[in-house]
Amino acid sequence: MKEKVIVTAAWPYANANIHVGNLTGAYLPADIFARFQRLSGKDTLFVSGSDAHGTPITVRAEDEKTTPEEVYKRFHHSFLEMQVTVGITYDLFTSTHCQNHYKVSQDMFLALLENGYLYKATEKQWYSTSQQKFLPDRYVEGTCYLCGYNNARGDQCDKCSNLLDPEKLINPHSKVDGSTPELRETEHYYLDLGKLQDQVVEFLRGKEDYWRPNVVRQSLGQILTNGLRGRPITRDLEWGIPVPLKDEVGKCLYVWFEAVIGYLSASIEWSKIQKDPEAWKSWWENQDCKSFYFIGKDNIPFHAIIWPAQLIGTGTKFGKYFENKDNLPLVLPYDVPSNEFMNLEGQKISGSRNWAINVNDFLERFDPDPLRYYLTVNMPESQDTDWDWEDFWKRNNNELVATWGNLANRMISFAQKHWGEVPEPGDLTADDQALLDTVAQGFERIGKEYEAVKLRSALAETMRLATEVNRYLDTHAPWQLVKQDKDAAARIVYTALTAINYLKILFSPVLPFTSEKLHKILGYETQLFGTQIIESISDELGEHEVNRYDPTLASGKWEPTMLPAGQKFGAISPLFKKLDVEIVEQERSRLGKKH
RNA sequence: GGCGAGGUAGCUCAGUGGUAGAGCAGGGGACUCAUAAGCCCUUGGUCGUGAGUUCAAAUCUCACUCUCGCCA
Repeated sequence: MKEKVIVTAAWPYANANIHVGNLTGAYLPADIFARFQRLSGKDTLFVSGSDAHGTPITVRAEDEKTTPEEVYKRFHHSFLEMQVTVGITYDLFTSTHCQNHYKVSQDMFLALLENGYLYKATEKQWYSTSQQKFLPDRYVEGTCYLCGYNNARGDQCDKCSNLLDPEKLINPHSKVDGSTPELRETEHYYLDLGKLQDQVVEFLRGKEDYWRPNVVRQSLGQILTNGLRGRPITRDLEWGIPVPLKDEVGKCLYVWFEAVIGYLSASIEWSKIQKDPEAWKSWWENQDCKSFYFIGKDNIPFHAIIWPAQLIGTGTKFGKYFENKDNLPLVLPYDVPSNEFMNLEGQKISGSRNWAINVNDFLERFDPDPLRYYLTVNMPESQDTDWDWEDFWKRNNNELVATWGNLANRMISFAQKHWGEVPEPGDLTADDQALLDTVAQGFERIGKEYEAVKLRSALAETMRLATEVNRYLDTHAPWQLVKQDKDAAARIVYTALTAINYLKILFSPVLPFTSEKLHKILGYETQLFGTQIIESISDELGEHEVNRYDPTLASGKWEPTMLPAGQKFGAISPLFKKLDVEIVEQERSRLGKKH
């Protein structure tokens, strides 16, 4: 059986636009990694979806006088468009608001319940007598008894950032109708993390040698100091997944509990779409399958502690509820490569202050590969980094255009002018072979960097190889040779073109669009990658749009391929556009303004 | 307050015991196929501060200091 790899990216909350920080934090590294794994011939399953439930969406819906479903669908749709334009090739990007996810989440709840990892406890929540329902904490406002701030939330003051005791809140009132709510007792289910603590610690200890220290060290430190405590996994809500028990009316699963289950449910949904409903098991019930969860650092506790705890607690009982027979143990995360944050021009990114670069907006003015390049070269893998427009402009012009794009363009134009096709090389000299060997060795060297999820380092090494080819050309100067010894020039040009053909693949995880374009320019009629499809799926809950990746036409392989002599070029044009320095100030002046 | 990450060239960042690195920016040069791109040479750092371990520390230990995140 081929090696199996699960790649996931954090589920974006369908209540905000996606900015470059979100992209470089999780979705882009996941895509680069997934593309690399596919090129390497692994059976790769790359899934995610929109997190559609929860209070922030219902709050927005009420503000906009519409329904939560409308709100989620609007943002969800814009996510799908973004993914196609910037090339995030999910095998399936779905939504938590679909029947499949409802069932998978409910079944996992029941499995945890049966295994004794859930318990019930009573807590006090705000209750609106006028609406006759419980109010989420952020629906209640009042005056902070610590600092006197007037618009403190029910559970926390945004001004002094202290957690508040609801009983002490001064003048509490409902944000919906201004009425005064009262505190009432309500019962909720808790995930018994304390009971799972030893197993989670054991799991994390096994990761200390290769997980990024910000993920594993912090998680372990936190647990060993404070211990794990139960966390409520249900809420008194309408917009969400109902608790699957008859006498629990009006209660839903808490979003943090059900959203992570999406990794499993999306894999199952993907299998159904493939008309091979058991397919997910060869990933999830396979202990040799490596799963990589790409997230931003805000998500570390959920993926390093809580999701493993959920999987451990579920044991073999998920299958009992899902299909009436026990499942094999579900595979725990192999790695959780969490990125730090990307700032913007020295300040923290903030959607509400419009101190952000919205990805869809960016793509109306620039191409996707320069974005992918800049975000990768500057990816916050080990510490926070900064998006700087001048730096973007320089790197585009100096690195993408000058080093890589120009290398391809100068040689292909030269070959076209003198031979009109890929020239016949004759016997290569030791020098020629040495260059090809150097670049070919990149497949192993750079491949190892990708395997270790060191994307920055992989890209830097790839660019270094492009520089090697530029150096080779300057040393051998075929533009001089062609005047005296055209055969020798042909040999040099062929060697350079073949090296460029290797580089096309080496660059392709990060720069898929321009590699695809170069593939055509070099005269190939196949395509390197598959096709992304947006389609609508219906079930008992209604319709939900998904994004899928169809790999049928993908022919790219992570290996050096000789270029056939005599092959005719496609339409020749530069791979990248040189940008005018004016964009720096133009783009900077957009920041912080409402539009 | 506790836990954790980070403080390395003007800028953005690599580098976990053995004579300080890359890209960009700055200076000089030869070439001309190419989006005036590419190539060669070069200026530039007491690796946050102080102490310790070691034959040897940016790299290990301790203290201090600044930045950021998580938790309470």
